[in-house]
Amino acid sequence: MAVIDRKKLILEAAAKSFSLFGYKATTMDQVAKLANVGKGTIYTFFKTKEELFDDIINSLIADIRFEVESVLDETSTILDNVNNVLVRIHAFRESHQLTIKLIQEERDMGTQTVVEAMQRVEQSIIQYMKGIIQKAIDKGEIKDCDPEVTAFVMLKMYFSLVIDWQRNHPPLKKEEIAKLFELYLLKGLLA
Amino acid sequence: MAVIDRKKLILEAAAKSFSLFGYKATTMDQVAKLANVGKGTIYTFFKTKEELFDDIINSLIADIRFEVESVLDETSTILDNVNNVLVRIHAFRESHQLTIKLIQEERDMGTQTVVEAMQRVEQSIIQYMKGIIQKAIDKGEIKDCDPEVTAFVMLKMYFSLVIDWQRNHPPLKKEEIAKLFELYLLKGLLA
DNA sequence: AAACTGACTAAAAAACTAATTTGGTCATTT
DNA sequence: AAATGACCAAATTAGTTTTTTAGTCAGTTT
Repeated sequence: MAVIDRKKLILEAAAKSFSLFGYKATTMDQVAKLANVGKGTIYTFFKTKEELFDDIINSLIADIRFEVESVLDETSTILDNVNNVLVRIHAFRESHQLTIKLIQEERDMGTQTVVEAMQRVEQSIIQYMKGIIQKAIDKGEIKDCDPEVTAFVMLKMYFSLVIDWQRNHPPLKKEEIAKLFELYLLKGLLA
Repeated sequence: MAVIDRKKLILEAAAKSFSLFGYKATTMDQVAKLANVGKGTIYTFFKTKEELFDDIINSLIADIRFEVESVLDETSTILDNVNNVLVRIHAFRESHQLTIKLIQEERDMGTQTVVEAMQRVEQSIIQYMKGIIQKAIDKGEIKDCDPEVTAFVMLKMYFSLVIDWQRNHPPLKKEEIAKLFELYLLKGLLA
């Protein structure tokens, strides 16, 4: 169509700016410039800067879910599924500037809006994982356990291995991380 | 002896102040007052405020190690040992104002000295755990694995369950945490 | 004279103020 | 009717002054 979809332009510009500079350092003037749009136009689509940001976070959550969905295979074993999801998420994270930038801003500046947003991302992932885990329990693939605690522990372990380990050691390769998941969480340490 | 042990007085006063107010908010004047000692006297024992603080952190590390040592039993199974250590550490943490205050200061203010100190505490615990885990491997109690990664994962899982889980849920009881450790790390999720 | 002290200083932090930036509005233009 | 950008109040930042604090050292005490 000849009519320009300004909302889309704005969302793209904002996503780019948030990825590049983070939440705080992104100004509405800048987004307007980047989107080739008057500042007022942004406010016909989004009530506040935070609402614009939240919209982009929702896309992020949807994207992550889509990535995971595209790799999950109901007929595979849980072990393969976990492995595949880990690899996919790993690739996603590396490619996705926005997540990296926001994690940074959360850590370094503690911007309230960003902290809350990441909290929401985490909660969404956990809720989604919960369903997957419940299915695995029903299928009898894994032991009976609280799906939410299990999702929580999995996610935390993943972040620990990917992010925290790097503080004092060379980073673990994605195959190593998958192996460790298998050993610690699925098979267990007991000989 | 009739002669007052000023070094001890200073260490006690400093420990108290650090526990009560944290690192930044503790002044050397305050420590001197609390210890009933001239400020200069502190500097005959400790070159800087940081050195004084590090000394106290070393005691903390030693205390933790002592607590763990007192509960470890070479003849017990790893399962029981893990369980006992968890319970002991839990009690220690709750009773030890200093750790609580410092974790708070690290999180809320990011005081560099405190971040580094807690880093050191964590590293010490991991190094210590490493030895215990290696023994368990040698005894054939647990599978062959990298003791350092294992120690790291255990510690992170513990903190996740104790600290992070509380953000969005009622806290887990210490028996629950022990059970979860058993399920996830030792026995594994696979049915 | 050896141990200890607290007034002193330079440097860091906090409080305050001025100047700038920015989120959001709305009268005007397209 | 949709879009705009000059405008404004509120928030941030930069710059300055004041206060606090780590560390020293001349002098006091034992």
